[in-house]
Amino acid sequence: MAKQTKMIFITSNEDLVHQIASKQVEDTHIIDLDDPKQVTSMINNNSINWTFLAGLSELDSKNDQIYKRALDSHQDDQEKQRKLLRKSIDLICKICGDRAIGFNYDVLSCSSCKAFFHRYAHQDLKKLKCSSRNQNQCKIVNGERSKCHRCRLNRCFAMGMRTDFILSQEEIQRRKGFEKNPNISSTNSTCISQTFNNNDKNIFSESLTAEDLIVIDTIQSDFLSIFQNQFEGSKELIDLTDRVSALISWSESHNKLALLIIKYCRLINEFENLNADDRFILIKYNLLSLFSVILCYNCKSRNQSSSSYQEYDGVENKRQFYSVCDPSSDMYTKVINLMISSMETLNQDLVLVSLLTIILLFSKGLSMNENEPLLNDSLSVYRAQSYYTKILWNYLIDKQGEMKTYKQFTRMLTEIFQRQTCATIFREFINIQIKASQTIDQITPLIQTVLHIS
Amino acid sequence: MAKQTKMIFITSNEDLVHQIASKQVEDTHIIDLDDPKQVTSMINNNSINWTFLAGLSELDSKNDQIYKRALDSHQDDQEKQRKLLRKSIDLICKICGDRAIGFNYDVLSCSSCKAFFHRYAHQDLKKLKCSSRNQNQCKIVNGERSKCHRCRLNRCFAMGMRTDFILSQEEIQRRKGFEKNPNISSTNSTCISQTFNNNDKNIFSESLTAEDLIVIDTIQSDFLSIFQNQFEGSKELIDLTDRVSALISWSESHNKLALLIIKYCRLINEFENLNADDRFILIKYNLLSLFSVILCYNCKSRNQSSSSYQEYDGVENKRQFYSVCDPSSDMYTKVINLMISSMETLNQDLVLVSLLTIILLFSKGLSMNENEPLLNDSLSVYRAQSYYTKILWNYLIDKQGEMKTYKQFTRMLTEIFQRQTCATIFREFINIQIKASQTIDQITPLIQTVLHIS
DNA sequence: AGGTGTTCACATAGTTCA
DNA sequence: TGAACTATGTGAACACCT
Ligand SMILES: [Zn+2]
Ligand SMILES: [Zn+2]
Repeated sequence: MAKQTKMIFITSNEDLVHQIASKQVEDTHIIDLDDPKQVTSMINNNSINWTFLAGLSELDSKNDQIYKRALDSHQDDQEKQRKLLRKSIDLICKICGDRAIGFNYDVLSCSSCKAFFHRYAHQDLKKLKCSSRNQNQCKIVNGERSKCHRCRLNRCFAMGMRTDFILSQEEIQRRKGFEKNPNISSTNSTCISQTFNNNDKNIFSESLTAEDLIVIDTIQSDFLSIFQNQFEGSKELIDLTDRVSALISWSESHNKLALLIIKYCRLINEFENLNADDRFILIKYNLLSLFSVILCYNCKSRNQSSSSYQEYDGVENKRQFYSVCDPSSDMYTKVINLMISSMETLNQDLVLVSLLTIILLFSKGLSMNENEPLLNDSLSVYRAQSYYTKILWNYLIDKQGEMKTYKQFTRMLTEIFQRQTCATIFREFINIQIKASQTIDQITPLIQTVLHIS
Repeated sequence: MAKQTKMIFITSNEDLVHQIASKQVEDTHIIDLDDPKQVTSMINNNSINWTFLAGLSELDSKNDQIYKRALDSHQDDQEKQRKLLRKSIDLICKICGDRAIGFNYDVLSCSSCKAFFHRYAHQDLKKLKCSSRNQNQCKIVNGERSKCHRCRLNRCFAMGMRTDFILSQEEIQRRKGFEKNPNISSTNSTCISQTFNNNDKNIFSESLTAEDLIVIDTIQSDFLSIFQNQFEGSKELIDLTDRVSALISWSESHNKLALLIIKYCRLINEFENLNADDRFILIKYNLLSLFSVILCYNCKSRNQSSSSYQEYDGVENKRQFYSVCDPSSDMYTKVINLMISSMETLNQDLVLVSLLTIILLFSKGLSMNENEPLLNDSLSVYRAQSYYTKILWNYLIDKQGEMKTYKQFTRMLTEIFQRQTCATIFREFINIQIKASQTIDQITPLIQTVLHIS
C-alpha cells in the first residue's frame, strides 16, 4: 500500500473550520477542541485511528509515552471509572471535607491539608492562637479551612495525622541518592573513628572486605537454615494445664531450641577449634542469654503493631506460663519487655542477629557468676569475639553510617547487660519453680546444665 | 476575550492537504506526520504555540497531562542526563553486581533481584538445595545469578534484604483503596462485635458520631497544648551528682509534670464535676500510672531506630538515675521496658494517648492497694470511663478496622496491668530511697501524696 | 513577602507478560 | 525470569493571592 500523506491541522480559523466541517471529507478525523466531551470520548473510544502515529520513528521516549497514553484507551476507561467512583464516593478529606488525594501522613486527606500539615506540624500549638471567638472550636470546612491555623492544625492531629510520617533530613538524603553509600559522606566520621581508635587499637577503622562479606554470607545462611522453622512455623505453645506440665513443656521446647543453637555454634570454626571444656563452659554460661536474642527475631510484617499482634498468642501463652508457675512474680514483665526492647534494637536485621548470637556466645564472664570457671584458652575466645564484633561493626557502618552505628552499638551493649541480669534472675526463678514442683527428674540434662542445676 | 473555536484535523486526504497547504491560512498550525524530524523538532522546540491548548476547559487531568507533557521539552534532557550519570557511577546491585535501580527491601539492588526476593522471600531456605557442588557458596554474579536459588536468596538476606518491607495483604488492600474505610469491609466484624455485645451491653457497636469527633478534637487539642513542650522541648535531665540531688531533681521535674496532668484532667468535665474527695482519690492513686503513658509519647521520626537514638540521652539519664539511687536494683529495666512496650502499642497516636490518659484517670482500684478508699460517686466515674473507652474504641475501629482494634485493646489492657504493677513497685522503690537518704522534707507535697507518703 | 494549594518529580512498593 | 509497567505517598516548586 502506498504511503499516504498524513497531516494534522490545528486551527482556530473559523473559515477553515466551517469549510471542512460543512462537507464530508474522507480519511479525515475532526476533533472539536471546544467540546471537551467529544475530545475525551473520541480519544477514549479510540474511534480515531491513532495507531498510525506509532509509525513515527526517532521520537524520543517522552513522546512515545505521550502517544502511548493516547493509544491506550480502554484501560483509561476502567481507571477513570474507578477513580471517579472512588473520588465521588469515599475519597473525602477527613480534615476539611474536600476531595482527598489519598493517605497523607496516615490520614485520608486532600492536597492542601497535606501541604498544611507538612508546613506546620512542628510548630508549637500552644503559641498559635485561635483567631475567632469560638475558643478553639473553629469548624474546618473546605471554604474556610485556612482561617484559623490553631484549629486546623489541631484537627490534623485529631484526625490522626502523624508527625513521624514526615521524613527526617537523614531519610531524605538517603532517598535523594547523595548518600547511597552512607559510609562515605559522614562528616563527623573521623571524630568518632578516633574515639574508637584510641581505645580499640584501630580494629574499627576499615570497611567490609570481600572476605568479611563471605563470612557474613555463610553465618547468616547457617543461621537462617537452622532457625527458619523456628520463625516461620507455627510456634508450639507451652502446655498450661498445671505447673508441672508447664515446666516440663517449657523444658522440652527449650531443649529443642538449645540443640539448634549448639548446632549453629558448632558451625563456627573458632568455636569448634576450642577444647571441649571451654566449649562446655561457654554454652553453660551463655546459652540462656542466647535464647532471648534468637526468640526476639521474627520475620513478619514491618508494621510494628500488626507484627506484635500476630505474635500475640505466643506472648499471651508466655505470660500465662509465668502466671501458672508463680502468679505473684513479675518475671514475665522482665522477660517480655527485654524481648520487645531487643526487637527494636535488632530491628529485624538477620545479619545483626546472627552475628550478635556469636558475639554473645564468646562472652567470658557474661553470666557475672563468681563461680564461672576460667577458660583454658581465653585468648582465642577473646580474639574470636573481637573478630566478629569487628565484622558486625563494619557491616553496620556500611549499611547505615557511622553515627547511627555508634549509637546502636552503645545501646546494644546496654541491652547485653540487661539480658544478662534477666538471665540470672530467670535462672533463679525457674530453679525455684522446679524445686517446688519436684520436676527435676523430668527436665532434660541439657536444660539442667544451662540452669546450673547439675 | 471571546472564545475562539479551535479544532484539530487529522487527515490523509490529499485534496484537503493540498488545499490547506497551498494557501496561507491564518491561526492555523500544520504538522506533517510523514516528516518525523519536523514533528520532533517542532514539539521539542516548542515552535508551535501549543499554549493555546491550555485554554481548554474541563478536560480531565489525564488529557491535561498529555498536553502538559507535550509542552515540557528540554527538562527531559536534563533528567535523562542525570539518570544516566547516576546509574553509570554508583548504583551497583549489592547482590549480583548488576546495575541497581534503587533501594528495594532496604538494599541497593537491581530489578531482577527485587523481583526474585519478592517471589522467594517467604520460602523455606532449608528446603532449597544448593544446586552446584560448591556447598552453599555459589557466586552470585550478573551472568549466572539465577543458577542457584538457595545461594541467591541467602545472599539477599546477607546483604540485608528484609521480609518485613514486603507489604502484607492488609496493607496492599488499604493502599489500593478498596478499604479506605476499614470499618466497612471487615468480613469477620459481626463475629467480633457479637463477642463484645454479649459481654459489654452493646456499647461497642456504633461508629464515631459527629459529637464524638468534637470530643476527640477538644481532648486532643487540650492534651497537645498542655504537653507539647514536654515532647518537643529539650528534656531536662536529672541531676546525678549524688543520690540526694537526684531524688530532689526527680521530684521537681515530676512535680511539674504532675501539675500539667492535673491541669489536663481538670479540663475534663466529668472529672471536674466530681466532688473534691473523689478527685483527690483518683489523682492520688492513678497519677503514677499516668506518668508512664504521657512520657512514652514523643513526636520524633517514624523510623524506630533513629527515634530511639534521638531519645538516647534521656534514657541514659534515666538509667543512671536508678543506678545512683540503688546500683543493685533492676527498677530501671522494668520502667524502661514498660515504656518501650507502650511506645509500640500507643504507636505515636496522639488521640490514643490523650484518651487512654483519661481512661486510666477514671480507673477505680487500679492501684490494687487494699487501702484505696471507696469513691463517693463511683457510678459517675464508671460512666465517664465507659464513655471515653467507647470513644477510643470507635476511633480505632474507624481508623484501622475491627480485627486490629480488638487485638490492640487486648494488649493495651495487659499493659495497663503491667503499668500498675510497675507503679506499685516504683512507689516502694522510691519511698525506700527517700527514707534512706532522708530527703523527705525536700520532696514536694504533691509528689509525697502520689507516693502515698503523707 | 509570606501563606496557600496545585502540580511536579521521585522513590519504591506491587504487577504483568514475553 | 526480569524488564517494563502502574500505583501510592513522599518532598519540592510554582503560581497565585493577600
Ligand atoms: Zn483537606
Ligand atoms: Zn541484582
